Amino acid sequence: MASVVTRIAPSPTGYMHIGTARTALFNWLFARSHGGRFLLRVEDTDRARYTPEAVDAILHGMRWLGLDYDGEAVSQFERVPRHREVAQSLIDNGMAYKCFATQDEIEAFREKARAEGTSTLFRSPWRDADPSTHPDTSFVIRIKAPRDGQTIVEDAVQGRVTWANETLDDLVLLRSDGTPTYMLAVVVDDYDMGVTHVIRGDDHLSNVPRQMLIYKGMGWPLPTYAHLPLILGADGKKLSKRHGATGVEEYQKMGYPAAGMRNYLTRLGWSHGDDEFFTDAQAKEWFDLDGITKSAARFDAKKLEHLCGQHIAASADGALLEEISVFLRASNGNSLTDSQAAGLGRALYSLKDRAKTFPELLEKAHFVLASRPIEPDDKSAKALNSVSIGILQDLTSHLQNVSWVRTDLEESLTSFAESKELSFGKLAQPLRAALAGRTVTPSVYDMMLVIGRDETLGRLTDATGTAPQ
RNA sequence: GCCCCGUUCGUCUAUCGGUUAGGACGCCAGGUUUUCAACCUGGAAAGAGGGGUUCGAUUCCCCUACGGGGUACCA
Repeated sequence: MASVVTRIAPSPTGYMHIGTARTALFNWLFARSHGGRFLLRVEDTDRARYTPEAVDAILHGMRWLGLDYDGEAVSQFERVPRHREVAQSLIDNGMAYKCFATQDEIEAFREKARAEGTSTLFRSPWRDADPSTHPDTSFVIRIKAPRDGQTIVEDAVQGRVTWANETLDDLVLLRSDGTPTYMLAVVVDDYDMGVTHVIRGDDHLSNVPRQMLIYKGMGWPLPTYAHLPLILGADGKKLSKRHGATGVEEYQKMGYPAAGMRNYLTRLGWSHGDDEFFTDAQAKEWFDLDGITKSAARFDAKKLEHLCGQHIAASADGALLEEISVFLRASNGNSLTDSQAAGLGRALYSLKDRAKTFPELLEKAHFVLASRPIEPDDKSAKALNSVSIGILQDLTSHLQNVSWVRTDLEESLTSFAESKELSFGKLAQPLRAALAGRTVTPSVYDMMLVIGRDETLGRLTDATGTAPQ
């Protein structure tokens, strides 16, 4: 089997849409799982909308999601001369023709057809005109679509799809200003880049019979097509801004781990038996076109969150620490000091399965990130009243001679609570407030072990206003 | 209007003619419990409607309804 080549061909719109990200992901997965190449081509032919920043947004999204592409990103715009060359070949071999009908003429025809309820399909009178009759005015180049028979495509996802050729129009290849249309550009670029599998959104499905004409006209072999169902918002409508975040960058900013995002997006519209949580290695091993669903899927933020929590919990500490640092730098430009990073590293074991996002994890890590004196937030300040401060003072003395290992700490705190006739919660809440300045934290034992004896006693002293004994 | 695609619990999905229609998220109840989270046990929850084909249809075919996409000198 010839080696696989896939591509993602986004237009630079200023951000990377979730749908684009999933299409990229599927192409990447398919290429990687088949030992093939995954290419990136930027469809930047619309110069009115083009900006370098918009291209950066795509590259950024790809990088965050870990979708590494092979070779350099291709600019479609730079390939315009080649597109023109192909259009000319098509004229030369009789597969295309110059059409001198003006846009006004065509529009008038369509309006009339709509009013009369007849077909709006424009049939150019220039299709078989003798070149000697050509006027000296501007023209477009159209392909000659067949007018009888049918066109059949075997789509790897949608199955066999058939069109009656009489419903096909002579699409424009080159506009009157000499620029190529999208239809021409994709086909030429895909062919030149050696793309074997065109995996894209199913909003392109009806472009297939028209694009096939160009392949046929040039005598090029057809790629395998796989048209992915679209991703919809939670209400089943087309995913748009009013559904919340539609760009991958927003999810990055909200602190979702990329691995969770990949897992969720992969599973949305593709399945492998009952497998829900999987690693990249497993995804690459399992992914195939026949696991792709045919129907549109709704985006479910809850499930994304759940998977993200699972991935955080399953991360190796070093990798997780690195990812959190990257997140912090990207989100507010802050970075951890060496001692904060070291502390966070020691605390991760107690944090990992309590958070679904990085901000959530960081909030619970406050006890190890903050330094003395610990500023209590409003809620924990309330937990530090005169009664509980008295208890903590006694606890401070009680802890003086305890050896700093989990079993002894547990035994010590439990017996202390019993001696004071306190439920453990009544002791833990103020202790949490004193140690972390927060009411939501890992277990008090984990905190005491992570920050150590001296720091623990110091924070207790700060909170109770007693000098160390 | 015309063309194309789709339709299994609320959501993502399994099933490739015979199943008590399975799993996951979410939800509910219980357990664990030191806050948050995690975890454990149990529960409610689905084949759009109508015709066929077949001994037997979620599964194959047709119609309808609904949803989506396309119908450009946009991509």
